[in-house]
Amino acid sequence: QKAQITSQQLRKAQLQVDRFAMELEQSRDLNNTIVHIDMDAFYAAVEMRDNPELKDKPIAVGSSSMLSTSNYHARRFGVRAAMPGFIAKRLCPQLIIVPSNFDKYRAVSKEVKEILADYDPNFMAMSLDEAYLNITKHLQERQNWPEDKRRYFIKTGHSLENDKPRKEVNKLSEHERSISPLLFEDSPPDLQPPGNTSQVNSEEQNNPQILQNSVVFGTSAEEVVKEIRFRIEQKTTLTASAGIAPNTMLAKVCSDKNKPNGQYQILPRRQAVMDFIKDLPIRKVSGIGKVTEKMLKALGITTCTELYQQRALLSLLFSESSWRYFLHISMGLGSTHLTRDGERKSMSVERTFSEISKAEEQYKLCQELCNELAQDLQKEGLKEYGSLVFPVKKIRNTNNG
DNA sequence: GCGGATCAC
DNA sequence: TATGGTGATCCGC
Repeated sequence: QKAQITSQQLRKAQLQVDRFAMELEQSRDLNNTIVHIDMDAFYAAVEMRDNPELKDKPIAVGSSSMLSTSNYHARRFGVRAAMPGFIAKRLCPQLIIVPSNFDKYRAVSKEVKEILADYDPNFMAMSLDEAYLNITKHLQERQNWPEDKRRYFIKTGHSLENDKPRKEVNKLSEHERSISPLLFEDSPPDLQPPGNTSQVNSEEQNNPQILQNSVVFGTSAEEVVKEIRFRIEQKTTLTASAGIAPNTMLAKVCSDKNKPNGQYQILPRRQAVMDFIKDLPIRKVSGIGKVTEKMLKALGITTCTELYQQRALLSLLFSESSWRYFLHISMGLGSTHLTRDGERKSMSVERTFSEISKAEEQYKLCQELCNELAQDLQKEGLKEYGSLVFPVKKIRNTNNG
């Protein structure tokens, strides 16, 4: 198809696409702070937490036919999510496959969601281990918060140690440090709120500021997300990664960048977005899968920059919604508001009932057909009939006589 | 409105 | 031995 496109067509397409791109650029919105939270190796992490025997071993959650996830130890052997367990065993014979406990994961997920709701009551959960938040409003309110409202007390990891007298954080053992690596990141201090060093131990000038057994988080987006991750870890003993950006598309890519147990922010400036996008492989973007990657690769497109450069060609080869979607990606654009959960995914009660009664009707017809067929088969001397599959359309036709 | 294809998890 | 299940969206018909 590409070979049949004339330079005349391409020039015309270029003008049209660029006009649309200009409109998009004008409506670029950098005023929202979107966060994507992603629990690290979630199911595997839960299983390791609850069974110390698994701590230092390569494990995966699932069955011999399908794995949901693996821990980072197992990933070093090439064991990945969506891989059959028996193949994973070939890559890593010591691999321990734990059957999934979805009720447990749901319960832990609920604990995490309770924390997330403090920062965005309308957050969007994509699954048990992933969610988008719009913390724009929280950030505004937070600017006036006193330090005490941003202070959290550190609980040490083991119940045995709770009886001992409290230690100062800077004297924690190596073991305790490993429980909460978040606190000891050597990231530069956040100097956002001036004058909040007043109560702080003079030896501890790092931020988050540590005063004995408590920690104070700042008022920037970066600090808010550190606080979220800290609270998740304190509550569940599990770590999360996060991305901060002006839209969901970018936030999602960011959360992958410093995984596991890390975070990354794209500052809300056009240039920061463009720098980030520049060499980004399109496959990293949610919505670009195996097939689309292959199609675009055939056109010599691998990165977002190349996607932008080929925008005119793409508008001639792909559907309207597809090339517009590609253009959004190549400009670093994405949605800045989270569609309320339930509005999009679920349907109305009335619709659900109508779907159910329709299904029941079809099921009855299917049963009748099976019985008729069984009788016919018996007449012809055939005694057995196995599972019979009827296309829905056939049933419909029968319904019409 | 349906079925196939693609995608996310 | 053995490679999932579900829901959403888009597209062509």
